[in-house]
Amino acid sequence: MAPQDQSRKSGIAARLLDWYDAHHRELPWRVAPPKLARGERPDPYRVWLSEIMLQQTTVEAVKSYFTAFVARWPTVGALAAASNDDIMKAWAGLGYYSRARNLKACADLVAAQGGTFPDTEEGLRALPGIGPYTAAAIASIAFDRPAAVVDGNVERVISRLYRIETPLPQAKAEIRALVGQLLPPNRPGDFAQATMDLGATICTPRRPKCMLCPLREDCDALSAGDPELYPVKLAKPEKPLRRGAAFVAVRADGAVLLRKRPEKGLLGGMSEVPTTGWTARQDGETSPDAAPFPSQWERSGQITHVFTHFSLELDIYRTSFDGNTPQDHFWSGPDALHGEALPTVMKKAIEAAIPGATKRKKE
DNA sequence: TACGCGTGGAC
DNA sequence: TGTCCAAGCGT
Repeated sequence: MAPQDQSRKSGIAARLLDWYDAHHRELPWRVAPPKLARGERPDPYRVWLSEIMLQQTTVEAVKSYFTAFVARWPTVGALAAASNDDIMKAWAGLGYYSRARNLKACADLVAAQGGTFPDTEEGLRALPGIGPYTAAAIASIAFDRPAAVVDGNVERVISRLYRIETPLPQAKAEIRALVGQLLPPNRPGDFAQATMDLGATICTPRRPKCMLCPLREDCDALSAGDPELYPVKLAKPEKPLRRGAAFVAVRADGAVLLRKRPEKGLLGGMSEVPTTGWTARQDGETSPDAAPFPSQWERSGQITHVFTHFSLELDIYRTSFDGNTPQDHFWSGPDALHGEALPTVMKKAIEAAIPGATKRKKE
C-alpha cells in the first residue's frame, strides 16, 4: 500500500473512533468506551446472545428479548439447562426460528466445554448459528481480536466511502478486504461497533445525514453527490402469493387446539393451529373439508402475512368442539395461549377467530 | 452461488 | 398502499 493510502486509512479509523467515543449508542449488551478504558470486559455470553438475536433483526426489536433472556438465563450454562420448548416459547415473535434452535445447540456445546466460549474467529465459526459475520463480531467485541466485521451497515458505509460500483453480494470480498485494511490494531471491537453505529444512525439507507458524518471529507460517494445510490444491489425476485385455510377449534373452557410443526423448515419447531398446505394461488373458496376433523366449521375471516419469500392468505374457520383430541394435537387454555411458541402468523389466525385470545391477560 | 428462512418499522 | 430493509446463517 502506498504511504498516502495508509495515511488516509488510519485517518478514517481515527475519525470514526473519535466519533464513536462521543456519539455511541447505549445498548443493553454493550460495554461503552469509558468502561473499556477502565479495564472492564464484555461478557462473551451476552455478546454472543445479542449477536444471534441481531441477525437480520432491528435493535429495537431485540432489546426486550435480550433483557428477558439474560434475566431468565444469566449464563450459557443456565441456557443449556433450559428446555428447547422454553427457549422456543421465549423466542416466539422474534422470527427466524432456526436461530433459537441453533442457540440451544450452541449453548449445549459451550456448556460441555466448561461454559467458556472460543476466543478466536475460527473457533467461534465452528459453532452452530455462528457464521462469518457473527464469528468476527464476537472475536473483536468480546476478545479484542482484529477481525473484519462486515454486516449490512458496514457494507453500506464502505461501498459509499469507496463508491463501489460492483453490486452486492458480489462486492462482499472487496469490502471485507477494505475493512481489514482500515482496522485499527488497538481497538478492533470499538471500530466494528463504530462502523455499525454510523451505518445505523448517520449513513442510513435513505437520506443519509452526511453533514453530521465524521467521514464526510473521506467519502467518494458524497464527493460525487450520490451516496444514496450505494450500495448497488441486484434486483430482487417477485414474491409469489400462496393461499390456504387455518382451523381454530375452541373448547367450552376457551382452550384452542394446537399442534407442533416439524423441527425443520418454515416456522420449524413452533406451534400452530391446524392448516391446509400453503399452495400457489387458486381462485375460489377454500373449504372446511381439509379440517383436522369434521365439525360445524364457520368462516371467520381472512388474514394475510408476508414472509421473506412469499405472501400468504389464510381463510380462517372456527368451530366449537368438545370431542376427543385429534392425534398429535393438544389444547392450550386461555391462560396458557399467550405463552405458547406461536409465530406471529398463527397469532393473527387465532385473533381473527377469537379476538383478544393471544393477548397477555391483565393482572 | 442461490435460495429458504420472520417480523415490524419507516417512508 | 407497497417496498425496502435490519448486527446473516445453513444448505
